Amino acid sequence: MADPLETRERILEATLELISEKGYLGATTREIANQAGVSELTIFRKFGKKERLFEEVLKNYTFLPRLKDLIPTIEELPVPEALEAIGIRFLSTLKERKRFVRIMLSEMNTYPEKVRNAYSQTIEEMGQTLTGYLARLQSKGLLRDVPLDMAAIFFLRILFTTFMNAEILNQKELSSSEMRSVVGQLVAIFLHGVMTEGAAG
Amino acid sequence: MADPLETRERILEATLELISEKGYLGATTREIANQAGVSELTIFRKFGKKERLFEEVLKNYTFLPRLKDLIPTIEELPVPEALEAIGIRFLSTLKERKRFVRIMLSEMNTYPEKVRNAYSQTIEEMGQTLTGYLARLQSKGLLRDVPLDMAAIFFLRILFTTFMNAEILNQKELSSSEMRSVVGQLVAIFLHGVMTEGAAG
DNA sequence: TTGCTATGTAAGCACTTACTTACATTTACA
DNA sequence: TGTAAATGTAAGTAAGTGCTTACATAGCAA
Repeated sequence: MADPLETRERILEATLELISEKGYLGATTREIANQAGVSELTIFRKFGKKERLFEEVLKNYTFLPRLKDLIPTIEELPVPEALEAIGIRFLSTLKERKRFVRIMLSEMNTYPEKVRNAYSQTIEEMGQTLTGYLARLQSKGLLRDVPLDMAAIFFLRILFTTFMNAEILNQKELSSSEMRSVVGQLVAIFLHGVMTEGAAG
Repeated sequence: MADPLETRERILEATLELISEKGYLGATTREIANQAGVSELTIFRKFGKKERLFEEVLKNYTFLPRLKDLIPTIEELPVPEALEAIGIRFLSTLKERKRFVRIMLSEMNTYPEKVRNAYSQTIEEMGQTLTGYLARLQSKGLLRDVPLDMAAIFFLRILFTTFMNAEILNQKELSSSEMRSVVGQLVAIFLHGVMTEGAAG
């Protein structure tokens, strides 16, 4: 007999794939069933209705920020290298979860609450983790008196839009050398700014 | 007799509204016709098919960066104030064109080329305008030797994501005081960075 | 063997969608 | 006044869509 859990997973995987390509309305239950190698009826027996399928995808593929476990390993590094490691990790996570991010962007107007919940669990929480790291730097006297939560959010937002622009809008994969280049330039500007030192502006 | 141009505009306006709320597939031609106060048939007589309606919306509501005409007026201001003016103007433009931005985000996977064209004409070109301004600052010795195109893109991307996060994801309007606050903090970090001056990192 | 669970096949229902056809009405203008 | 352009009303079509019902089958467990 077929393993119901494995069947369920294949359905969710197919749903993720198709909704990320065609949107919630564009992905039909028939097509999802085909892609999963399953009868359409099986979908309705397991999930009841299409909307529930969507909710289960959002629950199942929400990615927990994998930043927390990175922090200890970089805590003793020089600041630029530590920030670069964080940036690279963040971009890599987005790349891994590309299909999920695509869904979030497409459906943020149509299903705001469900999508917002999925979003909060990820990018917002990464902001807090980064803020914590910056706070430790500041207490060591390494950072100026700037609002750290804002600084952290800025840092991550640049990377998010970089990812979005390249991989989702232009369908062009970010190579690891491009990632290193962008992150390097970001860290430089983030740490020292663009202005000549001591200039009054 | 009815003015065909005015009718056409009402249809496009209704299309913009409904597609921005429900997505391309979710916005039906019947509903668009109702919202425009027009017979459904009139839509097909004027545009032939739904897809063409969508294309016309993208053409019609593409917003030209209103950054160019701002530049001359701020060229002589102190750098922080000039950048703040640019940031505020950019955020305001995004707010004005909110419905259009919503469509771009929702449909960037389903209609990549059409949306990418609309996108290029706006945000990318703003990047170039800002890069030009920064280059003039740099030639006056006010900016360090950083890649200016990258710096400009970073600056705008932070604002774009700020807008997206507040107004589109969280459906919460950015007040002008919030805008000034975010832009102020952004300019401070953008100009001077977060790191203590002279610190080795 | 028997029965239960997970799935399949087939047919179809009620509804919606983009789009069409045929005919009528209004109104500016020559 | 007459004509043509711009729109409307009405009815409908073909192709989906989510979802259901009825019945069959394969395999594990008692």
